[in-house]
Amino acid sequence: MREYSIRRCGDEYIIDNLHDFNADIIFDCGQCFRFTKKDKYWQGVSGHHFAKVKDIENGIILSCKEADLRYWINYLDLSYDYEKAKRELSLDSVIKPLISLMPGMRLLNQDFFECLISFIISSNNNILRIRGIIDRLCARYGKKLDIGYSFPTPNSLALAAETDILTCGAGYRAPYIIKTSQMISNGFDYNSLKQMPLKQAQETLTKFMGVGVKVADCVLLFSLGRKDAFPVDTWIRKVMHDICHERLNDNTIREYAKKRFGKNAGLANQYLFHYNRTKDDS
DNA sequence: TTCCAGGGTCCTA
DNA sequence: TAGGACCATGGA
Repeated sequence: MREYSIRRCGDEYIIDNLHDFNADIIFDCGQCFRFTKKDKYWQGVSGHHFAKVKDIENGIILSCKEADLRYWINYLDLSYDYEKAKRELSLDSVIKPLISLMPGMRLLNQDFFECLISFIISSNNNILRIRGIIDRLCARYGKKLDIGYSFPTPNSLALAAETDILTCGAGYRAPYIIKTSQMISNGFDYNSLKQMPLKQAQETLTKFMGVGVKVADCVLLFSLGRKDAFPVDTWIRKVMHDICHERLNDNTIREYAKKRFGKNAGLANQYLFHYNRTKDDS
């Protein structure tokens, strides 16, 4: 793995020799919902941290507070060896062309609670609406930052009235958001999920209201670095049907992905998901 | 007007 | 244990 370097330039950090990074793909591929593009910069909030990110030749410009630098380096997953993962996935005939089509795909390490609530909201929903609901929740229950709002704390959502969550557009997911926030605010050690067997981690997360195996897999993949997780949604079902030429149930799809993609299943999933969701756009 | 979206819960057989 | 009805919402 080639090592990147960081140098400060005024209020910004220039991260050089960073390959496998494409902000347009990373922030628009449906793994996070709080980044928008403005004047060539992707800007957004994670938890209570604000940042702007811009692609440059052989690297990125990261604009954030000095105290938040370590947070964003982890968030952007800069220490993971994507070169190696892509080399391994290139052996797969289906994924190989997708790697070329989507250079710089990367999996983020998002805030656990924010990711959990976001994907509870994602159930039977589309990305545009998910973004809107989260924005309204943040404006109502988050803290005002210099730019935007922080994501609400577990305690603030645990104490929220269901009718107020409904006005944010959450629909039938409103009680799930409140009950899960109450469970989290009573104490939950999410770090243990990083090491335990995938199935055990899924079972632990599905104890939260509004969390099934698919949402659990998204949380494991997009906030806890579990790159072996393979979320099965409507798009992935369609892809797997095309690949296997038969209708498979979700458990069979997960087992199939585990065998075919192994520890890189999550990255393969994101290539398949993003390609199939956007292939008719151009 | 109908379909669909990064699904989950609950009930029934 | 598996399968299906039902659940808000708004854009296409």
